[in-house]
Amino acid sequence: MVRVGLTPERLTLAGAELADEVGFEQVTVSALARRFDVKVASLYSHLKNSQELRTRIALFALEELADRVADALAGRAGKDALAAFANAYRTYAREHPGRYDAARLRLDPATAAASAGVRHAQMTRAILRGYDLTEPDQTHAVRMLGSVFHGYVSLELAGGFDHSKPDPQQSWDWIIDSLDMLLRNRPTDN
Amino acid sequence: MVRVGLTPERLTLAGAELADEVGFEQVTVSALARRFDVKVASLYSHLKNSQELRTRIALFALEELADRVADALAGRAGKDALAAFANAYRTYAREHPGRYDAARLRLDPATAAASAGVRHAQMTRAILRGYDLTEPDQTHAVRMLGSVFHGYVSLELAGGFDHSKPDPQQSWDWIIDSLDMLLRNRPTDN
DNA sequence: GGCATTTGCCTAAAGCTTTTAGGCAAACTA
DNA sequence: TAGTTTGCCTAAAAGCTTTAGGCAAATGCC
Repeated sequence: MVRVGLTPERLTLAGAELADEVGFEQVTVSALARRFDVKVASLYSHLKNSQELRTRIALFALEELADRVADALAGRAGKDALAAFANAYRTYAREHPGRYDAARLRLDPATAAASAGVRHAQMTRAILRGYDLTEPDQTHAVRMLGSVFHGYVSLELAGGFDHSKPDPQQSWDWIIDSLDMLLRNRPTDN
Repeated sequence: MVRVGLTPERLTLAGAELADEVGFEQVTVSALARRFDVKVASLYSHLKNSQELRTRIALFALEELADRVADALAGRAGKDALAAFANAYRTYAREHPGRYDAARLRLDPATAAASAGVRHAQMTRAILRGYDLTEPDQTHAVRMLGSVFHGYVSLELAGGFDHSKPDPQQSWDWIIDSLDMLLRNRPTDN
């Protein structure tokens, strides 16, 4: 009975890898046990239940994505920052589709508040400092940016733009240009 | 052994209702059988497998949503049409969260091509006729509108805007205003 | 180093979902 | 009314989740 050295952290990482390979939906405690060549029940010493596994993967992905975005934003401002932010997002989703899906898992409010989701919101606001927006416009803009990026990336990931021209990259660039223009020119709401 | 009168259509509708009640993820052949007070195996005379059930619910939701959008668009143009389109989308998602989720199910290309998803794309293009866009800008704009609406609605549905001010309705209106402004003023890409 | 405790993975088992196979009776069809 | 089709049934296998209890490896203490 050799000990494999399971920990919640190793399970989470392996779960994230599994998600990228087979899809977040297909990540099960059983599949993970097979991957470690260990009996299923053994994982329950490290995980409360399968929901906890999913939640952990989600939190891990949020954190990892936030780190990447933070890197991408470093030293940039204005449209440059906007594009870097958007591209970090899209690149992550393309490199790690399962983790990206995981990051969209609905978390309970307490968990969400303690997650890297908070950093995402802060970084979005940071980008908007390069534009001349005051509240409540800034919040509206935060929500719009989140919606566009999330929406585009998930439609693209779902194959929504497959086999259709023009190249999704062009639309992506066009959208970033548009948002920049919009944020620079939009009259204040009153 | 009373015959309940199961058909693929009744099962699909009941599945859609179930999705709204308990979430699309929780729609199982077993749960559906319980709802009809019938043994699980009986459903397999009407459904090839559980994937077919999910696909049918997705197609049903796409169709229903397209009908609503078509109604909303009737007789409208320009920003009026844009707002009607957006609101039909959001209203459907709020009234039928499970069906809306279902409509986002990834379909295989052939099924997608034969689905009401095609009508959705056509209607989006119809709205853009009220703005002065030529290809490829029009396609970029179709993708952007789809992304924003889908993204906003799914973030809102996932509780992303809960307990945060301002009211999501205000952001929604602000976003529609912004998109209208953008589509009216954006310089042609070249 | 030897011994006790803790920890990690195991077997066993129950409950749920999916899916297939084969059967019987109800409902059409002539 | 007899024959055929159809609809729901029982039975059963296979996979996932989760709990309970056990034994052996690792850890800590004298």
